Amino acid sequence: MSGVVSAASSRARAREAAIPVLAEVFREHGYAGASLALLGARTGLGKGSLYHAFPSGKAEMAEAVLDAIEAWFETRLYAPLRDESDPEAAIRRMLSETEAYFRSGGRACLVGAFALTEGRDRFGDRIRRYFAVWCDSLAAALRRSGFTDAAAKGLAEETVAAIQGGLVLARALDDPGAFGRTLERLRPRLIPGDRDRTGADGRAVG
Amino acid sequence: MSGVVSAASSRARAREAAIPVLAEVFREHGYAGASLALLGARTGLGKGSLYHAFPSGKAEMAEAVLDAIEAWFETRLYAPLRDESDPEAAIRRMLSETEAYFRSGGRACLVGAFALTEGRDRFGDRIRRYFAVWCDSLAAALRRSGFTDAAAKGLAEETVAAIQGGLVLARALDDPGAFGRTLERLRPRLIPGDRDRTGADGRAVG
DNA sequence: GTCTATAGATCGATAGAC
DNA sequence: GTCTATCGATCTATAGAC
Repeated sequence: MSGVVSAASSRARAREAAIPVLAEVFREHGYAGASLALLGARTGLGKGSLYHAFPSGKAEMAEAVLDAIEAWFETRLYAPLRDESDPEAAIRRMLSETEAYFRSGGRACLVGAFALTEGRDRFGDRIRRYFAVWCDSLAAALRRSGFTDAAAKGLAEETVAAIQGGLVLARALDDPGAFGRTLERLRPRLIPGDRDRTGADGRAVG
Repeated sequence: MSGVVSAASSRARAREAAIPVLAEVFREHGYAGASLALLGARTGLGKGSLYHAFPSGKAEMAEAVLDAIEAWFETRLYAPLRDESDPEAAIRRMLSETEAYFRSGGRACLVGAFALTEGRDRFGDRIRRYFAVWCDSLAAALRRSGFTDAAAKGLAEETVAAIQGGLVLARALDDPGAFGRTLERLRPRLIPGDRDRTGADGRAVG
């Protein structure tokens, strides 16, 4: 009994330590491009150790990474958007957490990258859930902040798409600022009350 | 001389026929995920034929595909945006051509997929140019249609990012409609005149 | 010009020493 | 639990028959 627990904990600890590094490698190279040799080199683990922690191999590593990402977003973004009493505060927090998470555009979105290519067939359910829950949670906050149901749904979808597009553009242009500008263009549309000095199209007002 | 020309033409013809199929495979699987076996099976060509048409192998195939995509966008979208006398007509054309090209969200953007992962280091210049020229050409049309320089630049960047994000979201949610809705949300902001009542996010009316 | 056969490297995954 | 050695499959690329 304690043996089972301790073995599970040990394996869990090894996974926990490896997952952030595995995530970066998948993020930078995609699923097919992240070879076991590369994953081993970056984590500092031999293949034996990797397979001890993730018995089903590369697919299990990617699943663990996707689960960790989902858990992070659920705790830091989705739950506050759905539950916090002040929806505008939750939306502001979403923007700042998002900018920090993606390192101001220097970091790509692993889930978005998987969605575009080979990860889609393998991890379709997790990918769909990541984006669907983001859209639904943001729409809930927008509704509570005064938007109609239809407007909230549309603006939430538009926002999540804009964030992904901003990340693509930042990587493509090698200009991380493209991501930050995307977030700042979204802010006054998500929180109209924060909009005092600029128009939605960026032109100065008054 | 004629021997050289005819040999070049023959090779060019083989490339021309193969490129659209190669593009689809790269689009669906990414660069690393598109194996020569798969590229050969889908084009119906043996490896010998593929290497005859593309002597430098897979990298040259991807370069040829990226060049073809750039040429298509330059002719159908970028040049009209920069040159056409009616900028709003060019922008409308951009929206309809974009929707058709990406098959209403059923098709991913190969350049965007490459930008996120392994293609970035290999094809960085082509990827950067594809997005930079799109942004610049659209900004030129927006300026001619009445936007200030700063507003045109910002809205162009926002538009190109939104298109990419719409494609990511459509693939992720397995809901092509997410792409079409993205385009329709962009339309009234790009062409305020197409909107009956111009609101706060459009240009001033009257 | 297109094919088959295959080289040489690397892939994901496993076995067994320690 | 981590390593090295190695498996068979697959990879990119090449050679040579036709």
